[in-house]
Amino acid sequence: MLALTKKTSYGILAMSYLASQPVDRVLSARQIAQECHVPLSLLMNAMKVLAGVGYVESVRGPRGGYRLARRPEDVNLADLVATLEGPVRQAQCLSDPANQHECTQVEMSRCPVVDPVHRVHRRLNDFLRKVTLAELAEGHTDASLVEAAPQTAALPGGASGEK
Amino acid sequence: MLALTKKTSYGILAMSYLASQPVDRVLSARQIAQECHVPLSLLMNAMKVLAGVGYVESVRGPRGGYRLARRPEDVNLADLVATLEGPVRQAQCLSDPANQHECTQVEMSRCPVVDPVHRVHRRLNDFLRKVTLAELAEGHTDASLVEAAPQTAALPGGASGEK
DNA sequence: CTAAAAGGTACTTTTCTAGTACTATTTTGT
DNA sequence: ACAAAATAGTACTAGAAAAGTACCTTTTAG
Repeated sequence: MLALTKKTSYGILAMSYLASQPVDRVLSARQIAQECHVPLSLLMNAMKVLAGVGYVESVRGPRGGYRLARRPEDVNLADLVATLEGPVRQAQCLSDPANQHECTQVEMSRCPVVDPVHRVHRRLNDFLRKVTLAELAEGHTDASLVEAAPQTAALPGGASGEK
Repeated sequence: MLALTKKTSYGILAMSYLASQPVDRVLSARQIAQECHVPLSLLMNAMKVLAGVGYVESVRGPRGGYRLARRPEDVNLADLVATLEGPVRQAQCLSDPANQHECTQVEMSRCPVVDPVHRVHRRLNDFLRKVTLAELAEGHTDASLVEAAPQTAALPGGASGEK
């Protein structure tokens, strides 16, 4: 329900993992996939996009890999998601039937229409813009701590009777 | 990019429109569809779900329709979206490969895992929970004001070279 | 009784996601 | 310098979900 796609998730996870490493360290997609427990092929797909836009720097050849190209504080989720998820279907104008174009972020922020759906998207975007990679990576120093997590909060019973 | 589905959008739009009406006023799906410029059939689909859960009250027969069953202040987006979008694919645990179940909201809020993707979903949910229908409906007193909107902020040039 | 409106069911089409296979490029080792 | 190996990058395919359509049933005011 309004969840990030796998590709986006992998991308964020990889970025966050890279952020937790020494800046000069070059990590191959294979390494990242292993450490983060995500399928390699899909991760490569995400890394390609991230490298193309300039979020990460790619080093080719043997001993190649990826390296963060920006400071984690300078990466916000709104841009990251927009990059990975593609600029597809950005909150069509429901209000104006004759003008069903796809609103860019710039348009959205200036749109005079008070359509509630538009409002949600705007607020959502504003919210994501405030979340930085640095915040997400905080505490994510190493993926190995995941193994240590005891998973005590499993609660098999659904607890809340939703649908 | 992380946008609401059409069904959800229609649902929110309808709820918001109902919120702007006198409480006793019963509006048919047809009326709402016309006023809000959304396809009738899809809107009926959304209204059905909303009525089933109890967000709106339905009145059958001629002159029937829908009426808001809750105070707009008591409706938050997180629940509304969860209702309309279904409980599908709620932020799978990426961190633990052996435990790829779908986390409920309860689990999510107690999850000890520091996986950044999980974090995003949690924060997203917290954010949506704070947004109420009352806030969205504010200023949406009548759909007719949409016609009056001059759409001056068209800006054809994409501005930012995303893709 | 009739018409209007909700409620329900089922289906088709379209789009997006997830995953796989393949190609191109660079560096290391001989 | 050349070949081999490792890696990034590209392209493609199948499956699932969303969007939209259509039809039929139930209810009830007039």
